[in-house]
Amino acid sequence: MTSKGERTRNQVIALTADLMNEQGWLGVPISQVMAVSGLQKGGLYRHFESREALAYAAFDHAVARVRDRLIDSLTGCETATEQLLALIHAYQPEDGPVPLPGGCPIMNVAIESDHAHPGLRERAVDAMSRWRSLIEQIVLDGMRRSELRKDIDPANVSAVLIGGLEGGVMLSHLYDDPEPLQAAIRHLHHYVEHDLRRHAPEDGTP
Amino acid sequence: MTSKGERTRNQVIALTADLMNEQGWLGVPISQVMAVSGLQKGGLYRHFESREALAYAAFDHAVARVRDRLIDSLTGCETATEQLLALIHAYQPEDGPVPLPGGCPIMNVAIESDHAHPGLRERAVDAMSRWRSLIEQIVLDGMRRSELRKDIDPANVSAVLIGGLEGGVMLSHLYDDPEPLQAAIRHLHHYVEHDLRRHAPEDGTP
DNA sequence: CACTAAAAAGACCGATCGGTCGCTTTAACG
DNA sequence: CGTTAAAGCGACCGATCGGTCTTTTTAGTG
Repeated sequence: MTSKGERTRNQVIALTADLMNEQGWLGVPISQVMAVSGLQKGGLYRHFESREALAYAAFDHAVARVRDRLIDSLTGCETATEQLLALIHAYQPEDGPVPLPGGCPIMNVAIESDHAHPGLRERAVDAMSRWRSLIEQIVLDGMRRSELRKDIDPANVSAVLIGGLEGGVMLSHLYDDPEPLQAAIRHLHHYVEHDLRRHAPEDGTP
Repeated sequence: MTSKGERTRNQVIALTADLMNEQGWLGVPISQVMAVSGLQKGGLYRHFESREALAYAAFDHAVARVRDRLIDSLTGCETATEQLLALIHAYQPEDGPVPLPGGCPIMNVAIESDHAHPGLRERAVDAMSRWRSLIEQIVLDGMRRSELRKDIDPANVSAVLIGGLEGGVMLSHLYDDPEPLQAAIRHLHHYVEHDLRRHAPEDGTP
């Protein structure tokens, strides 16, 4: 069974992930973590060596949550097209509550940490690279199966898809309006089906 | 002629814009502004009522710089297609130095200020809305002139274009690599020419 | 139930934060 | 050049920051 300390540690990590993703990964002071967790400073520093260590743990937790949701969306998908579309649409919280308030933690940390916190930035790079290579692997498989066009570059595809999605998330978050993200998703859906998928021998230099 | 005070004020604003755009609009302390400007605290607070007022002025300055560059890129463009392509390619610093180190200040502030600083967030919303309506106006004109398709929604177009560009900027900045942004630009170029422009009566439900 | 180790509390520390103010220096102008 | 207001300086303020340490409370176990 999980010990008391282990339980509280996990609760604090989950709480801090949401808190920092909303209020900023660099700006949230431990006094705010104390407030939302109900712990005092002494109790908090028993579980984490420093504020930085807590932020790292919280970021890893946030990234894992996003990743789990994206991986889950792939279940039942056979073709590369189906998988890419599933990933794209998983960004849209059409039903149920928003899983991670504050937007995508990878993008948030990428922007906040740049030139300000190399440690966090490196973690964001790692998380983003894992996310990109997942997409690139799917694209590569689709190309091998001759399901997708042969003249596309997986790295380009992942950049277009992730960039488009993250930009849509940013806009929807800024305006507190699902429309921009939905527009991005519709556009990328069209992109996958018409620019990546192989069709009857109709050409078109990309 | 400009007075000494006016000159130093403008210099501090320009320096602070770059500094905060790189290191974070909420995290940069006054001590750093003192360091880069060479002024002491007293001299600084003569020109700005508070740190917040300085941040506002710096943000407005950064936004104006971006806007000027984008508007400049439109000179000589006749058609809506030309104008949209010019704006898209203006994001890429292929020649000359990067105009604004640290990426797009609007996106940076949008992400950093959310739920953490309503004042800055509101300014980011305003700046983004002006940027969007510029694009939407171009699209609307193109539709009226029958240069662009009639079944497109200007708001959707601006969301796709800006979202795609900002996402590309974020990725390129995270990896310190121009490739992702270039991929986004190529993709959006194709989008403008093939999905927005009216072609010979070949159809395709979007 | 008793005992012990884990967990939590909270007073305390030096550093740094944003901001103020009286004083000195410098620039602008008759 | 002399005068005066603008510009700049830097010591100082209270609040808050991240972090430490001793003490108290609580949870788990024989």
